Amino acid sequence: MTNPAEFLREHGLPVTAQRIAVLRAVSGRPHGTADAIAADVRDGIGAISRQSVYDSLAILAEKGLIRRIEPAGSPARYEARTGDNHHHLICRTCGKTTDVDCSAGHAPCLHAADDHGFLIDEAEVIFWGTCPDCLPARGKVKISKPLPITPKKKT
Amino acid sequence: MTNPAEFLREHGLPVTAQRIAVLRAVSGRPHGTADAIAADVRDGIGAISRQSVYDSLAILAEKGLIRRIEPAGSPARYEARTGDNHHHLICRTCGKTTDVDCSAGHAPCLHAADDHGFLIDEAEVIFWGTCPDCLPARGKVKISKPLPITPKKKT
DNA sequence: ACAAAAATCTTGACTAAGTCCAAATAATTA
DNA sequence: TAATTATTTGGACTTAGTCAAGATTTTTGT
Repeated sequence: MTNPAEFLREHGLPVTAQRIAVLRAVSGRPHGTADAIAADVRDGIGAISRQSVYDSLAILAEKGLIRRIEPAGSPARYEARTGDNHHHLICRTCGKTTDVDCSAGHAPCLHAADDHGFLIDEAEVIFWGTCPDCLPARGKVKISKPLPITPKKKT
Repeated sequence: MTNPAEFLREHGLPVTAQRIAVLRAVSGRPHGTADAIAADVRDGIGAISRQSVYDSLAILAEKGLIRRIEPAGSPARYEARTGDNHHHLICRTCGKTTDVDCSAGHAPCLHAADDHGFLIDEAEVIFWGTCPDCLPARGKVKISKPLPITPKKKT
């Protein structure tokens, strides 16, 4: 990306140290939770309130500078990669989250068999499975039943 | 479905009034939240603890008798329709949740462009949009930016 | 550069959804 | 029917996030 400060100004947002730091943190830690991002920001600029982290994340997401995902069993996660409507591959065991390219590259990438009169603007896809690191623990056998949904570790 | 009591026994679960009532409530209120289901159960059998509702929902979901979904911005929702890996269409404005058939009918219905070494067992798809009832409020124009994610009403 | 207006940031209380624990109770097995 | 096993209850606790009011900072107009 270009310089974060300009990036903000280009989108009509007042430039603050907090926002720059949040934007940097999200870029540097894809799929981080609000908490993890707050910690990174504090490493960078010393201090920031929780509310400001949430406010910044919300406004950046609203302007489309970052994207927010909320996988089942996990707090919201944020990523700086936007605009290509890519999807996610998540490990049921450790929660590891990986990007998966979307063949269409723009939303919505799928169309529903029947739209029931809705005006559909996005098709969100999450692939659930077991990551290479966690496969050995499962004996490399095919999963018949999904595991419990609550991951214990972070990205 | 067959008689709920037999249904439970067939799956090796001890039969309790609470479980039967939870199963009935989930069938009768597709996409209901745990709270809504608890309220329905209380209408049916008078009283049940919150913990029992959560326990019953969890064990029924684990045995595959019900399915749990957790759309962004909403508490977990439960439905009795299982086994066909169908998908969901959710209104960003009012939260209305509608089933959409899956063309494949079994999980995973899509394959990822690159599985990154994961063993994928499910592709979860959520179509986001605006329902027919909420379209008038938006002037029937095409959405350029997704709305805030927090629905105010329930299914 | 300077004052006024607008927007953001901080602190702290509060809420929603869900989990953890130990004791009481009910269902199943022998 | 008694013993064993599993479930249910009640209450405290946790996590993730929101709300509100005042202080502070940024931007705008001159």
